[in-house]
Amino acid sequence: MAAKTQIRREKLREALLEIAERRIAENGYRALTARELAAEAGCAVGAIYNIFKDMDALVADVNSRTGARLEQAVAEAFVQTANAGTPKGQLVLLGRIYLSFVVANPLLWSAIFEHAGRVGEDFAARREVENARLIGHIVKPLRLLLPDAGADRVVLVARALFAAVHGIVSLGLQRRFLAESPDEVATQITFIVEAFCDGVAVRKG
Amino acid sequence: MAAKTQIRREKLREALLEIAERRIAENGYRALTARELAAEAGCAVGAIYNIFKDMDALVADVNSRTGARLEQAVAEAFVQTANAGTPKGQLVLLGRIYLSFVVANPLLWSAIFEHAGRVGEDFAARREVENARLIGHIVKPLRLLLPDAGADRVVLVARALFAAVHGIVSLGLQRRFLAESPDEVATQITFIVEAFCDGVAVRKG
DNA sequence: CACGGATTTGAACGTTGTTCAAGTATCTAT
DNA sequence: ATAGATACTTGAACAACGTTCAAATCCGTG
Repeated sequence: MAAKTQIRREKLREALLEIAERRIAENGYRALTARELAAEAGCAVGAIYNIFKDMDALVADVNSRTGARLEQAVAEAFVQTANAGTPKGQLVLLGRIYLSFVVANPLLWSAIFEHAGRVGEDFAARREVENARLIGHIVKPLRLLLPDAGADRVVLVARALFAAVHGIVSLGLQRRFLAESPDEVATQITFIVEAFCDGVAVRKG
Repeated sequence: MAAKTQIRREKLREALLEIAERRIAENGYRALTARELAAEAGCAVGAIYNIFKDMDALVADVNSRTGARLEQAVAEAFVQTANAGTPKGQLVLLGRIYLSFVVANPLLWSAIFEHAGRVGEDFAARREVENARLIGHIVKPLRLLLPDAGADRVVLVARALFAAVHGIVSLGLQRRFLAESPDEVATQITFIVEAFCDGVAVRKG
């Protein structure tokens, strides 16, 4: 085998992902071109295709990293209060953490969803796994709110709640769609999540 | 002036929008190319640019039409039950109408949001107006639910509720993101909206 | 009918992602 | 250490894209 080759490939792979991530964060994934990427990495354009099937696969890997960073941010910030607040407070906190990550990384985060339609079946499956982890954080406090519900139903509700918060963040971020400041978006998240929790509590009783 | 010219331009404009709309509905807006569009319309590629500033402007116009059709569908289906059901039932109905439109026109609807980042300031402003109409349908039943809230607050909540439903539909539609059938998505919408309404009602009392 | 300005045309331009024959580096065997 | 074989990298070339603009065409008018 070619040991030196494998090491070089690994280094280049890392460099390409690093550069692509920075460029996407600065200018969006649409502005990422193979030639510029190769030029900054100091390699030939063809070298990209030795490592990644195509540019879409590269962007999908960057998106995977972004998803992991998001999940990590949620996990870290959440353990601090996991055993403290009420389920309602925990769910609101989760939503706010999600929002703050998106505000801090708008273009990287956008890339995940804007690029979603361009990836193959395998990449989509991988992202589903990544998302399950994110949903897992919501499931825990939700179980306390829905003690009588089955596991499947809790997951379904968790997904719905995640999607709802995602929608508020998503439209809130798009300038001019629902013109709002991050503060207003945070207010909306709080309102929806709290109302949801109160509504669920009513039905329980 | 050239009367014949203006008529021809108007006819071509309509034909281009019609063709573009059908092609987007069939293959997504990314598959729409200037050359194919011109070929099917029986005109030169340059002719497109006599009528639209660029391809983005053309897609923006198609999206505008789609938005109008959506608003119309909501309005039509809603008048039938506006004076009948409870505010809660009306809001759930709104969400389901939204979902059914999206299921019927997935690619046209996706184009609105996937293309959002590519349009100029003026187009974005126009869409904000279009969206205000959609929000207006939510505001009416919401006022009954929040009789003590100011108009601004009701609009803010209406936007949040719309965004929440939008998020559920949006992620629900993306295959593999949160793998779900349209039925499951409908269940999620019902659950979120009802819980929201119940929660709001609790706080009122 | 012929003239002149407005309008339409499509070849050409600059970029894009992607490929693959040719060149270069690496490993093995003597 | 060297030669041969194998694997890898390279960047010019390709097809397709949106967009432009000199040239051709059409239209209303004197």
